[in-house]
Amino acid sequence: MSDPPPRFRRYASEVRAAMLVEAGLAVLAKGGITAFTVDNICRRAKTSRGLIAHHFGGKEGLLVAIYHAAYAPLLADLTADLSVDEVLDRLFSPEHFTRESLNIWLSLWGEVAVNAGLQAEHRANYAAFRAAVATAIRRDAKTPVDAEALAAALIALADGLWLELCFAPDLMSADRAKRTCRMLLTPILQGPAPKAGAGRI
Amino acid sequence: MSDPPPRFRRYASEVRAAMLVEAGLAVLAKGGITAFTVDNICRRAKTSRGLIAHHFGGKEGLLVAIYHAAYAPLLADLTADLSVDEVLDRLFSPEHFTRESLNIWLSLWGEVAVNAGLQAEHRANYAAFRAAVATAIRRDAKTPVDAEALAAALIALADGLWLELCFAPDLMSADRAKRTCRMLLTPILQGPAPKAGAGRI
DNA sequence: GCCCCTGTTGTATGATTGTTCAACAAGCTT
DNA sequence: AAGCTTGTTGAACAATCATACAACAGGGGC
Repeated sequence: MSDPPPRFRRYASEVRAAMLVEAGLAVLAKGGITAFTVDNICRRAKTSRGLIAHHFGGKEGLLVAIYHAAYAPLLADLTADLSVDEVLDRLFSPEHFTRESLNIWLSLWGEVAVNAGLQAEHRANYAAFRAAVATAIRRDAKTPVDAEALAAALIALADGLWLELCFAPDLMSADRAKRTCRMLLTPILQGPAPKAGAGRI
Repeated sequence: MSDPPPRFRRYASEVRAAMLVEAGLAVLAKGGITAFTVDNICRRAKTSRGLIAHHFGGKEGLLVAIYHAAYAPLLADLTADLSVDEVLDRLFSPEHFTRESLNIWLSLWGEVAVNAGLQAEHRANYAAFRAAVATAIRRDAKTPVDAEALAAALIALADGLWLELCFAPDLMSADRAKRTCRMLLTPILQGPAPKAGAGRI
């Protein structure tokens, strides 16, 4: 007779870990941090409840891995030698600038404020993020600017616009967000227009 | 002999409701939405567990009331006839621009994305918020601007700066946030500086 | 001083939470 | 094909969760 089908499949540790991270992201996107329970995650990943503890030591370990995984594609997109406009295109690309992605970030942010492990993970990622944006700003500025401060401002603005998209999708869109960023950034990157009778050379 | 002290005190319904809201805010500030449990709230409010259901119908009803209460002082501060600078002063006043207050907002935002009741409460408050900011912008603009769009942008920027304060208090402060907002807003409110040879009059 | 309204208590309840762990079995090594 | 490593299961566990509800009692009205 035919053998009974195997009751489960064994994956390499890092593969199964990635599957659990994926399931966790999906749970956060759909139900926020409140829905982030071992039961929900394992049901979504189609595994038994014990696996989270086995691969991540516990729910908290998984959350840190998820934070890392959420930042990774964003940082990977911000390669070197981009213009500010290209940075905006990638920040607000349909891949990142979605409602689900925002739900994930909101859930994570709410925990970063409270959880020390997440806080460390955040600081490292945010520093890399800001550095990438600052590089683009330095590249495009027609006049001397505080690139680091401007990068922090641009990231803050983008985060705030993400929020508005999340809460009122009918009022905010990727295009509108990009236009808003350009509206605020352009005058500074161009530098002060020469005053009457005080133009350069 | 002396009477035994009363085992509890009776408050008017709205007074006790306010006490529970206050306790809920404190719990959110300290532990985020994860700590927002009936037990924690009632322990903080020094009442028994039954009161939340009695006054708000359940935990969710309390959360909506808390959202309302969190917005109220902000809206109350944005009285009519303010300059943009005064609006910034109030947005980033030591009363609102604190880490605890940010923890509260992060917790609430994470739920707004998921909870329909909160979403309605948010939309009403946000509309009033934006209208107040837009009024100040219209008042100060030296040149025609899209005040509504600019107000949305300023609010987004302020929210993002709050986030940065929450995650890296050593890198962000109220003063720095205000300076950042002015840096981005001023060029637009002033209008394009006159080009050489094209000054007004 | 009594009564009655209603704010308050606290237990009972059942569902759900995260973690632990012994038994199991998939699938590579030999 | 047998052995062994290790990823996986699932039940057991105590802790915690939100809600319901009957009994209680504060305190104003009479």
